[in-house]
Amino acid sequence: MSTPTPPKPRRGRAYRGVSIEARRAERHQKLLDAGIQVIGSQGYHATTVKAVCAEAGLTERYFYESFSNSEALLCEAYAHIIAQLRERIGTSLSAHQAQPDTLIEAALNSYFTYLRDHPGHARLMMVEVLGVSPTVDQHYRRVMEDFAEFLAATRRGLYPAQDTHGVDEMMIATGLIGALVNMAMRWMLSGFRESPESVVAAARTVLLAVNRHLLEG
Amino acid sequence: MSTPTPPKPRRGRAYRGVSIEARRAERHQKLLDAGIQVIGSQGYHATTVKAVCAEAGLTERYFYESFSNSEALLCEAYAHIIAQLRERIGTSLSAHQAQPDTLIEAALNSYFTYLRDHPGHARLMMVEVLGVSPTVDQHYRRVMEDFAEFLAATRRGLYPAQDTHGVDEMMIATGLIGALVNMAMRWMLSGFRESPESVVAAARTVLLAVNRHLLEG
DNA sequence: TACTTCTGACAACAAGCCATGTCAACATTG
DNA sequence: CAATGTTGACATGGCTTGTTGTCAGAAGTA
Repeated sequence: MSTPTPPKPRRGRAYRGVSIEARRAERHQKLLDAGIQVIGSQGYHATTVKAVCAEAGLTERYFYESFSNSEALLCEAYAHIIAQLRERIGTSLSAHQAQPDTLIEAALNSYFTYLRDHPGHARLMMVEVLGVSPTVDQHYRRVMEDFAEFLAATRRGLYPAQDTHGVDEMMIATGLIGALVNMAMRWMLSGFRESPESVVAAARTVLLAVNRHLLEG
Repeated sequence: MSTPTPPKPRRGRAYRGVSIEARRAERHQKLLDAGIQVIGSQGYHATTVKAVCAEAGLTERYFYESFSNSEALLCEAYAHIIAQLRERIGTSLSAHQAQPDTLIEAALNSYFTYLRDHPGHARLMMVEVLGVSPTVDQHYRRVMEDFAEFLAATRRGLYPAQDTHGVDEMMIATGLIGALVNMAMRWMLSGFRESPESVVAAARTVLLAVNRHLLEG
């Protein structure tokens, strides 16, 4: 009965000086970045687990440690990109408070330059998320709705006493968001040839036009 | 040497009273309709050759008689739908000549009611064609460009002497097309709950606003 | 040092689907 | 009637990929 008490290292221990949570988080981040990179360049349907792992410098097992499948990666990548974009727009807005014209200009500048500086992100958020599955479509729809709501709310903030003349504010905001998306898509698909200033100017024209129209009745 | 001259029926003969061309065309049409149906309801990536053939009531061999692969079917289905939509808009336009307001109203009515009456077509042309392959993306881009060009040309026809104030007409038209698409998508994804009139009204507001803005400088 | 966990490279298995092939039954022509 | 084209049901091969498993070596712990 003199069983020598076997050494019992607990699992979840540190490795190379980093805790298990930190390692996990690091791998997760690597996979997320790699996923955005691969999906943004090859397209979602040409993206394999193997390719993402190769890009991340990890083996396939760790993929399933972080994501249950490719679709989960896509969703998280999408959410990540949208959050980044939101933040960028938000900070640029807070620098130009309450002056409608410069507000719009700043927001549009943030939007279009972000897409140009991250073409992979642009492709993912505008093209690759569509038509993947009902789940992903739901996320997309939600994001669109949020942006439209944000646009409508911002306008309401600038013109509080404004009557809506019975028009569907959200539907119009949805249209305007669609205008921005389509302009961006055209700009992207043409390889960002035109200057950001001219694209911003066109977008500004549309937003201001509708704003004026709603104000003047 | 009295080899009896073997009967030599030419191939490509009639069958059940229809010529080979007619049978081929009939099968092609059946497969196209079935493809639109299946892709429009299940989504392109969930669509298999087998399912399309089952829907068409044909065997898989005939699929490859008409299409080299699923992508070819998707492209032709897309082109078919766009042509239908164009025709529908065109005929409704020719009935309301040269009166800007009713012109827009008629075109928007055709557009939105077409989508509502053919939700499968709507899904295919707005969602399923995106992110499939560079080839299909090219088609999509071309269609968008054509619609934008059509919109810009129509406007030029109504206001020939109009100065463009240096703004990029095509970029603005692209934005407006995007607005229409996004409104339609929202309408579709919410199950066409709102009345077509209210959607048309919102779309009209956007188009008229930009038009007015461009006219008044 | 002895034992355990962690890691990475790779194998293995199952599943799905595209694309083609086989074969018997039916239709047509001479 | 006989020979051949046509059709439909079904089978088959082959490829790709997702997902899990194996195993040896490195790193940590008692």
